[in-house]
Amino acid sequence: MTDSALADTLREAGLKVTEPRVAVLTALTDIPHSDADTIFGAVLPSVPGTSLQAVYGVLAALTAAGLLRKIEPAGSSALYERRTGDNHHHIVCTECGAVRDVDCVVGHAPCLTPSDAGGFTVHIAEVNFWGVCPDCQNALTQKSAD
Amino acid sequence: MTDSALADTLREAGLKVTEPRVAVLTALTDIPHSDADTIFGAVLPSVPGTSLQAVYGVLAALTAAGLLRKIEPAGSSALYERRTGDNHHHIVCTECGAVRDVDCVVGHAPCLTPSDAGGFTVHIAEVNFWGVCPDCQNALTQKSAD
DNA sequence: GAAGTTGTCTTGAGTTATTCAAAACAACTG
DNA sequence: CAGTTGTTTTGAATAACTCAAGACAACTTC
Repeated sequence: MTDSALADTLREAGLKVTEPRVAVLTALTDIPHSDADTIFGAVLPSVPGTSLQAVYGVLAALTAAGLLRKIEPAGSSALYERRTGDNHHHIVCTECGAVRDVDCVVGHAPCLTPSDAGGFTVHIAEVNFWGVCPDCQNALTQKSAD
Repeated sequence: MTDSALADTLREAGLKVTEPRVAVLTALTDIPHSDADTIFGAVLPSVPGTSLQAVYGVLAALTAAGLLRKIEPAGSSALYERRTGDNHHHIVCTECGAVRDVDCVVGHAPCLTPSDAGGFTVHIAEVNFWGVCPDCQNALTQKSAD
Protein backbone atom coordinates (compact mmCIF):
# COMPACT_ATOMS: atom_id res chain seq x y z
CA MET A 1 0.00 0.00 0.00
CA THR A 2 1.45 3.29 -1.10
CA ASP A 3 1.68 6.39 1.02
CA SER A 4 -0.73 8.24 -1.22
CA ALA A 5 -3.29 5.46 -0.89
CA LEU A 6 -2.90 5.68 2.88
CA ALA A 7 -3.25 9.45 2.63
CA ASP A 8 -6.53 8.99 0.79
CA THR A 9 -7.70 6.58 3.46
CA LEU A 10 -7.02 9.21 6.09
CA ARG A 11 -8.71 11.98 4.14
CA GLU A 12 -11.79 9.84 3.54
CA ALA A 13 -12.06 9.38 7.28
CA GLY A 14 -12.02 13.14 7.70
CA LEU A 15 -8.56 13.23 9.21
CA LYS A 16 -5.65 15.42 8.34
CA VAL A 17 -2.82 13.67 6.58
CA THR A 18 0.35 13.82 8.60
CA GLU A 19 3.63 11.99 8.49
CA PRO A 20 3.18 10.20 11.84
CA ARG A 21 -0.25 8.97 10.82
CA VAL A 22 0.89 7.58 7.50
CA ALA A 23 3.87 5.98 9.22
CA VAL A 24 1.67 4.32 11.84
CA LEU A 25 -0.64 2.92 9.17
CA THR A 26 2.36 1.66 7.23
CA ALA A 27 3.79 0.03 10.34
CA LEU A 28 0.49 -1.69 11.12
CA THR A 29 0.24 -2.93 7.54
CA ASP A 30 3.60 -4.63 8.00
CA ILE A 31 3.21 -5.83 11.55
CA PRO A 32 -0.41 -6.17 12.65
CA HIS A 33 -1.29 -6.79 16.30
CA SER A 34 1.44 -4.50 17.53
CA ASP A 35 1.44 -2.49 20.71
CA ALA A 36 2.16 1.24 20.96
CA ASP A 37 5.81 0.72 21.82
CA THR A 38 6.44 -1.66 18.92
CA ILE A 39 4.74 0.73 16.54
CA PHE A 40 6.82 3.58 17.93
CA GLY A 41 9.97 1.57 17.22
CA ALA A 42 8.83 0.82 13.68
CA VAL A 43 7.88 4.43 13.02
CA LEU A 44 10.91 6.12 14.52
CA PRO A 45 13.35 5.56 11.61
CA SER A 46 11.02 7.21 9.10
CA VAL A 47 9.78 9.96 11.44
CA PRO A 48 12.90 10.79 13.46
CA GLY A 49 11.51 13.50 15.70
CA THR A 50 8.48 11.61 16.88
CA SER A 51 7.60 10.43 20.34
CA LEU A 52 5.72 7.60 22.00
CA GLN A 53 3.03 10.05 23.07
CA ALA A 54 2.53 11.08 19.46
CA VAL A 55 2.01 7.42 18.59
CA TYR A 56 -0.58 7.12 21.35
CA GLY A 57 -2.31 10.19 19.99
CA VAL A 58 -2.31 8.87 16.44
CA LEU A 59 -3.59 5.46 17.56
CA ALA A 60 -6.41 7.05 19.54
CA ALA A 61 -7.40 9.28 16.62
CA LEU A 62 -7.33 6.49 14.05
CA THR A 63 -9.20 4.12 16.34
CA ALA A 64 -11.89 6.73 16.95
CA ALA A 65 -12.17 7.25 13.19
CA GLY A 66 -12.66 3.52 12.64
CA LEU A 67 -9.40 3.08 10.76
CA LEU A 68 -7.90 0.89 13.44
CA ARG A 69 -9.19 -1.70 15.82
CA LYS A 70 -7.80 -1.87 19.31
CA ILE A 71 -7.62 -5.22 21.03
CA GLU A 72 -6.70 -5.69 24.66
CA PRO A 73 -5.93 -9.31 25.49
CA ALA A 74 -5.79 -10.04 29.21
CA GLY A 75 -2.30 -9.60 30.60
CA SER A 76 -0.86 -7.73 27.65
CA SER A 77 -0.81 -4.13 26.55
CA ALA A 78 -3.22 -2.84 23.91
CA LEU A 79 -2.64 -4.05 20.37
CA TYR A 80 -3.78 -2.44 17.14
CA GLU A 81 -4.66 -3.74 13.71
CA ARG A 82 -5.93 -2.31 10.44
CA ARG A 83 -8.49 -5.03 9.82
CA THR A 84 -11.74 -3.48 10.98
CA GLY A 85 -15.45 -3.88 10.55
CA ASP A 86 -15.53 -7.63 9.94
CA ASN A 87 -15.99 -8.81 13.51
CA HIS A 88 -13.17 -11.32 13.36
CA HIS A 89 -11.62 -12.80 16.44
CA HIS A 90 -8.14 -13.57 17.74
CA ILE A 91 -6.14 -16.41 19.09
CA VAL A 92 -3.32 -15.60 21.47
CA CYS A 93 -0.40 -17.88 22.28
CA THR A 94 -0.13 -18.31 26.03
CA GLU A 95 3.60 -19.04 25.67
CA CYS A 96 4.91 -16.24 23.51
CA GLY A 97 1.98 -13.85 23.15
CA ALA A 98 1.75 -14.20 19.37
CA VAL A 99 -1.61 -13.13 18.01
CA ARG A 100 -3.35 -14.43 14.93
CA ASP A 101 -6.62 -13.55 13.28
CA VAL A 102 -9.42 -16.06 13.37
CA ASP A 103 -12.36 -15.63 11.06
CA CYS A 104 -15.74 -15.65 12.66
CA VAL A 105 -16.68 -19.15 13.68
CA VAL A 106 -18.81 -21.26 11.41
CA GLY A 107 -21.48 -18.69 10.59
CA HIS A 108 -22.90 -18.50 14.07
CA ALA A 109 -25.18 -15.78 15.05
CA PRO A 110 -26.03 -18.10 18.01
CA CYS A 111 -22.45 -17.78 19.05
CA LEU A 112 -22.97 -14.09 19.44
CA THR A 113 -26.20 -14.25 21.36
CA PRO A 114 -26.17 -14.99 25.05
CA SER A 115 -28.87 -17.38 26.22
CA ASP A 116 -29.90 -14.91 28.90
CA ALA A 117 -28.64 -11.38 28.74
CA GLY A 118 -30.40 -10.45 31.96
CA GLY A 119 -32.02 -7.39 30.46
CA PHE A 120 -28.84 -6.09 28.88
CA THR A 121 -28.94 -4.88 25.31
CA VAL A 122 -26.07 -6.71 23.65
CA HIS A 123 -24.11 -4.69 21.14
CA ILE A 124 -21.03 -6.70 20.40
CA ALA A 125 -19.62 -10.08 21.25
CA GLU A 126 -15.91 -10.41 21.68
CA VAL A 127 -14.30 -13.81 21.34
CA ASN A 128 -10.73 -14.56 22.23
CA PHE A 129 -9.07 -17.93 21.97
CA TRP A 130 -6.06 -18.89 24.04
CA GLY A 131 -3.72 -21.66 23.04
CA VAL A 132 -0.23 -22.50 21.89
CA CYS A 133 1.18 -21.45 18.54
CA PRO A 134 2.95 -23.95 16.24
CA ASP A 135 6.41 -22.59 17.11
CA CYS A 136 5.85 -22.92 20.83
CA GLN A 137 4.36 -26.38 20.36
CA ASN A 138 7.60 -27.43 18.71
CA ALA A 139 9.68 -25.80 21.40
CA LEU A 140 7.68 -27.55 24.11
CA THR A 141 7.90 -30.95 22.39
CA GLN A 142 11.64 -30.49 22.01
CA LYS A 143 11.97 -29.62 25.67
CA SER A 144 10.02 -32.62 26.94
CA ALA A 145 12.13 -34.87 24.70
CA ASP A 146 15.36 -33.78 26.39
CA MET B 1 -21.49 -18.92 53.67
CA THR B 2 -19.90 -19.14 57.10
CA ASP B 3 -16.30 -18.38 57.88
CA SER B 4 -15.64 -21.98 58.81
CA ALA B 5 -17.03 -23.20 55.48
CA LEU B 6 -14.71 -20.73 53.76
CA ALA B 7 -11.86 -21.95 55.92
CA ASP B 8 -12.54 -25.51 54.79
CA THR B 9 -12.59 -24.34 51.20
CA LEU B 10 -9.16 -22.83 51.68
CA ARG B 11 -7.78 -25.90 53.44
CA GLU B 12 -9.10 -28.21 50.73
CA ALA B 13 -7.19 -26.15 48.20
CA GLY B 14 -4.02 -26.67 50.23
CA LEU B 15 -3.85 -23.11 51.44
CA LYS B 16 -3.34 -21.81 54.93
CA VAL B 17 -6.38 -20.22 56.50
CA THR B 18 -5.77 -16.59 57.31
CA GLU B 19 -7.99 -13.70 58.18
CA PRO B 20 -7.31 -11.71 55.00
CA ARG B 21 -8.09 -14.73 52.83
CA VAL B 22 -11.38 -15.46 54.53
CA ALA B 23 -12.26 -11.79 54.33
CA VAL B 24 -11.52 -11.64 50.60
CA LEU B 25 -13.65 -14.71 49.94
CA THR B 26 -16.45 -13.20 52.00
CA ALA B 27 -16.21 -9.93 50.13
CA LEU B 28 -16.34 -11.69 46.77
CA THR B 29 -19.35 -13.70 47.88
CA ASP B 30 -21.17 -10.44 48.58
CA ILE B 31 -19.90 -8.41 45.65
CA PRO B 32 -18.70 -10.54 42.73
CA HIS B 33 -16.83 -8.99 39.79
CA SER B 34 -14.95 -6.62 42.04
CA ASP B 35 -11.52 -5.19 41.44
CA ALA B 36 -8.65 -5.28 43.91
CA ASP B 37 -9.35 -1.80 45.22
CA THR B 38 -13.04 -2.47 45.83
CA ILE B 39 -12.22 -5.71 47.60
CA PHE B 40 -9.67 -3.88 49.69
CA GLY B 41 -12.33 -1.40 50.72
CA ALA B 42 -14.75 -4.18 51.62
CA VAL B 43 -12.12 -6.09 53.58
CA LEU B 44 -10.61 -3.21 55.49
CA PRO B 45 -13.31 -2.86 58.19
CA SER B 46 -12.99 -6.50 59.24
CA VAL B 47 -9.19 -6.69 58.85
CA PRO B 48 -8.09 -3.25 59.99
CA GLY B 49 -4.34 -3.59 59.53
CA THR B 50 -4.41 -4.90 55.98
CA SER B 51 -3.08 -3.33 52.82
CA LEU B 52 -3.87 -3.25 49.15
CA GLN B 53 -0.76 -5.28 48.45
CA ALA B 54 -1.99 -7.98 50.80
CA VAL B 55 -5.22 -8.09 48.82
CA TYR B 56 -3.24 -8.45 45.60
CA GLY B 57 -1.28 -11.28 47.19
CA VAL B 58 -4.39 -13.06 48.39
CA LEU B 59 -6.09 -12.67 45.03
CA ALA B 60 -3.07 -14.08 43.22
CA ALA B 61 -2.82 -17.04 45.60
CA LEU B 62 -6.52 -17.87 45.44
CA THR B 63 -6.60 -17.51 41.68
CA ALA B 64 -3.60 -19.82 41.31
CA ALA B 65 -5.33 -22.34 43.58
CA GLY B 66 -8.44 -22.25 41.39
CA LEU B 67 -10.63 -20.68 44.07
CA LEU B 68 -11.08 -17.49 42.13
CA ARG B 69 -11.40 -16.54 38.54
CA LYS B 70 -9.79 -13.41 37.27
CA ILE B 71 -11.42 -11.53 34.42
CA GLU B 72 -9.86 -8.62 32.62
CA PRO B 73 -12.34 -6.75 30.47
CA ALA B 74 -10.77 -4.32 28.04
CA GLY B 75 -10.40 -0.88 29.52
CA SER B 76 -11.01 -1.86 33.10
CA SER B 77 -8.86 -3.22 35.87
CA ALA B 78 -8.87 -6.92 36.75
CA LEU B 79 -12.03 -8.26 38.35
CA TYR B 80 -12.41 -11.38 40.46
CA GLU B 81 -15.26 -13.78 41.12
CA ARG B 82 -15.77 -16.98 43.06
CA ARG B 83 -17.66 -18.79 40.33
CA THR B 84 -15.03 -20.98 38.72
CA GLY B 85 -14.75 -24.07 36.58
CA ASP B 86 -17.99 -23.67 34.63
CA ASN B 87 -16.72 -21.68 31.68
CA HIS B 88 -19.38 -19.04 31.92
CA HIS B 89 -19.10 -15.70 30.20
CA HIS B 90 -19.73 -12.07 31.02
CA ILE B 91 -21.60 -9.10 29.76
CA VAL B 92 -20.20 -5.69 30.53
CA CYS B 93 -22.16 -2.45 30.41
CA THR B 94 -20.37 0.06 28.21
CA GLU B 95 -22.00 2.92 30.12
CA CYS B 96 -21.38 2.10 33.76
CA GLY B 97 -19.07 -0.91 33.70
CA ALA B 98 -21.50 -3.24 35.48
CA VAL B 99 -20.70 -6.89 34.92
CA ARG B 100 -23.13 -9.78 34.87
CA ASP B 101 -22.66 -13.50 34.43
CA VAL B 102 -23.92 -15.11 31.25
CA ASP B 103 -24.26 -18.85 31.08
CA CYS B 104 -22.57 -20.54 28.21
CA VAL B 105 -24.47 -19.91 25.01
CA VAL B 106 -26.97 -22.45 23.79
CA GLY B 107 -24.86 -25.58 24.19
CA HIS B 108 -22.31 -24.68 21.56
CA ALA B 109 -19.09 -26.46 21.28
CA PRO B 110 -19.00 -24.88 17.78
CA CYS B 111 -18.92 -21.53 19.46
CA LEU B 112 -15.68 -22.47 21.12
CA THR B 113 -13.95 -23.85 18.07
CA PRO B 114 -12.40 -21.49 15.60
CA SER B 115 -12.97 -22.38 11.96
CA ASP B 116 -9.26 -22.13 11.30
CA ALA B 117 -6.89 -22.00 14.22
CA GLY B 118 -3.89 -21.68 11.92
CA GLY B 119 -2.00 -24.47 13.59
CA PHE B 120 -2.63 -23.20 17.09
CA THR B 121 -3.73 -25.65 19.74
CA VAL B 122 -6.77 -24.01 21.30
CA HIS B 123 -7.10 -24.39 25.03
CA ILE B 124 -9.81 -22.02 26.07
CA ALA B 125 -12.26 -19.69 24.44
CA GLU B 126 -13.13 -16.49 26.18
CA VAL B 127 -16.36 -14.72 25.30
CA ASN B 128 -17.28 -11.25 26.43
CA PHE B 129 -20.42 -9.39 25.53
CA TRP B 130 -20.63 -5.63 25.55
CA GLY B 131 -23.90 -3.79 25.83
CA VAL B 132 -26.02 -1.56 28.00
CA CYS B 133 -27.51 -2.64 31.32
CA PRO B 134 -31.20 -2.05 32.15
CA ASP B 135 -30.41 0.85 34.47
CA CYS B 136 -28.36 2.68 31.87
CA GLN B 137 -30.99 1.98 29.21
CA ASN B 138 -33.51 3.76 31.40
CA ALA B 139 -31.13 6.62 32.05
CA LEU B 140 -30.46 7.01 28.33
CA THR B 141 -34.16 6.89 27.44
CA GLN B 142 -34.87 9.52 30.07
CA LYS B 143 -32.14 11.71 28.75
CA SER B 144 -33.29 11.58 25.13
CA ALA B 145 -36.83 12.38 26.31
CA ASP B 146 -35.72 15.69 27.85
C1' DG C 1 0.47 -27.76 74.55
C1' DA C 2 4.93 -25.72 73.07
C1' DA C 3 8.58 -24.98 69.58
C1' DG C 4 9.94 -25.02 64.82
C1' DT C 5 9.22 -24.55 59.99
C1' DT C 6 7.05 -22.81 56.25
C1' DG C 7 4.48 -19.82 54.11
C1' DT C 8 1.88 -15.25 54.55
C1' DC C 9 1.45 -10.50 55.47
C1' DT C 10 3.19 -5.79 56.12
C1' DT C 11 5.80 -1.99 54.67
C1' DG C 12 7.96 0.53 51.27
C1' DA C 13 9.57 1.35 46.88
C1' DG C 14 9.59 0.56 41.84
C1' DT C 15 7.76 -0.52 37.16
C1' DT C 16 4.93 -0.19 33.03
C1' DA C 17 1.30 1.30 30.13
C1' DT C 18 -1.17 5.01 29.54
C1' DT C 19 -3.09 9.79 29.99
C1' DC C 20 -3.11 14.88 30.65
C1' DA C 21 -1.73 19.71 29.53
C1' DA C 22 0.41 23.59 27.24
C1' DA C 23 2.99 25.48 23.81
C1' DA C 24 5.09 24.89 19.14
C1' DC C 25 3.90 23.61 14.79
C1' DA C 26 1.82 21.93 10.30
C1' DA C 27 -2.21 20.72 7.24
C1' DC C 28 -6.16 22.21 4.81
C1' DT C 29 -9.37 26.46 3.64
C1' DG C 30 -10.27 30.57 1.22
C1' DC D 1 -0.11 33.02 0.74
C1' DA D 2 -2.25 33.99 5.34
C1' DG D 3 -5.47 32.22 8.78
C1' DT D 4 -7.68 28.75 11.38
C1' DT D 5 -8.01 24.46 13.21
C1' DG D 6 -6.32 20.53 14.60
C1' DT D 7 -1.78 17.76 15.54
C1' DT D 8 2.44 16.96 17.47
C1' DT D 9 6.07 17.79 20.75
C1' DT D 10 7.69 18.15 25.34
C1' DG D 11 7.26 17.27 29.97
C1' DA D 12 4.98 15.58 33.77
C1' DA D 13 1.45 12.78 36.15
C1' DT D 14 -1.54 8.82 37.05
C1' DA D 15 -3.28 4.10 37.88
C1' DA D 16 -2.79 -0.67 38.30
C1' DC D 17 0.17 -3.72 39.52
C1' DT D 18 4.69 -6.03 40.96
C1' DC D 19 8.94 -6.83 43.62
C1' DA D 20 11.68 -7.42 47.84
C1' DA D 21 12.88 -7.90 52.76
C1' DG D 22 11.78 -8.34 57.30
C1' DA D 23 7.98 -9.27 60.76
C1' DC D 24 4.67 -12.40 61.79
C1' DA D 25 1.19 -16.24 62.04
C1' DA D 26 -0.62 -20.91 60.70
C1' DC D 27 0.00 -25.68 60.65
C1' DT D 28 3.19 -29.62 61.99
C1' DT D 29 5.84 -32.32 65.04
C1' DC D 30 7.35 -33.48 69.26
